[in-house]
Amino acid sequence: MDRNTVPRATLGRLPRYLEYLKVISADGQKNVSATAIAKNLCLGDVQVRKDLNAVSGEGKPKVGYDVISLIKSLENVLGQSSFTDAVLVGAGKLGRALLDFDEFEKYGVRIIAAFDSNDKVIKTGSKTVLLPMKSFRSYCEEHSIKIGIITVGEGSAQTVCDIMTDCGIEAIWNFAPCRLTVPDGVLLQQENLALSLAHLNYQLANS
Amino acid sequence: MDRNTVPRATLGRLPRYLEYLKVISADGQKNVSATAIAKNLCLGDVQVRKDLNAVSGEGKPKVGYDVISLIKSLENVLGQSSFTDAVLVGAGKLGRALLDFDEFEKYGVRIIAAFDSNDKVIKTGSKTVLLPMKSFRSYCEEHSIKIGIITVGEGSAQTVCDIMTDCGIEAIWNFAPCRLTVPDGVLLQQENLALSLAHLNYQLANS
DNA sequence: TAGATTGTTAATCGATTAACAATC
DNA sequence: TAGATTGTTAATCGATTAACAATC
Repeated sequence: MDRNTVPRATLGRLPRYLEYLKVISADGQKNVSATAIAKNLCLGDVQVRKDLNAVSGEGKPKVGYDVISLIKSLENVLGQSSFTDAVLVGAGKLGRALLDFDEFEKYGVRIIAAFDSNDKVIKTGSKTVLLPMKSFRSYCEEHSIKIGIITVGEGSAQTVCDIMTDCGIEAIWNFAPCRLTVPDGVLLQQENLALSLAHLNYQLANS
Repeated sequence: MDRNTVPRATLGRLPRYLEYLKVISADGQKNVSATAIAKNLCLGDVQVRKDLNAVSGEGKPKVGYDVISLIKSLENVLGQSSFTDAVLVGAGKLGRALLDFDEFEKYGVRIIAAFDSNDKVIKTGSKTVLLPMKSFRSYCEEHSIKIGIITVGEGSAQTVCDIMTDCGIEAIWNFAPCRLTVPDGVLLQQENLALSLAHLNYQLANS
């Protein structure tokens, strides 16, 4: 079995398992069954078992999973044992909203710096460094940045993307509503924020 | 065939088709083949054909699709012929970023009002009305609002959700990182912004 | 007719879920 | 042993893509 592949959907549920396990661990509980987890999180028990299997595979019939070691496995897969640093370009409303968002840390990623071509961009209450675009390259090289987030407008997204890959960034998350071209070997995730709303609207209109 | 089901993934591609068709239509082109569309948008030709089929199904062998009627079909399915109004609760950074986002209109949805419990929330340059939470019910009833967007914190998301369903809202898009409970018959889309970044990080770490 | 183009059928893959076999 | 619980196998569904049949 390929231990190296946690499906995307599974990955999305892992922080919920982790949170629950920490609670019962604090209560002193040593073992837990997939059924119990499923019941608590309103999920199917088979799904929980499959998910946990992709992560650890240490369950024992009749006993369940060892809470402590499961927590460790989850933290490992989620990357919480070795955080990855990411940078963001485009400190507009969306960009600054992402800087405030706590969820990324649950998945082992920290946005440690934001860049904007406009030097006058308002420095908000966030703890992240806000830097001018001209220091982008040196910053990325110094911190060996591998992940870049694009929250600029459609017009400059490809330019920013090119700069990022040129500075050694290997994975890009793009919020601009346009397709980007990246060199071979660079990962690209295109975010389509509108799609969920579109889907809701469509379901509503056709029901 | 069930004409009433355009798959979610297909729906996401429709605005791209529409945009391209408008360009060639402005050039006076009467017909277009799926192959030509695919080539231009870097997609598979079979995929384009399946997508267009879900929308119109009026292609003719050797000729292709009628550009004008295809545009009309797309505008219809995308809901651009009768826009749906939506409201948003939580005028923080994320909420205000969404208010500025143009993409929703491509899918036939307009966010016409935003609400916040904090009366002092800064009125930004956006054209959308920004109102205090106390006028939420009357506004929704007056405008027969069916779609609500939640961009408040985890702590108040369920409360806002309850108010929404109580005011007749039938579809909810939730950005707060927590599961919501909705009455039967109410559609719920849970947004997990962190997942794409998590997935990138995971792929990067396991490659 | 010939060939371009459509639309359909079948294969594959990821995700979910039910049924079942294995095991402590 | 008996039964709770795990893990696997098979069915289903949505999405993508290749192969092919239909048609203008």
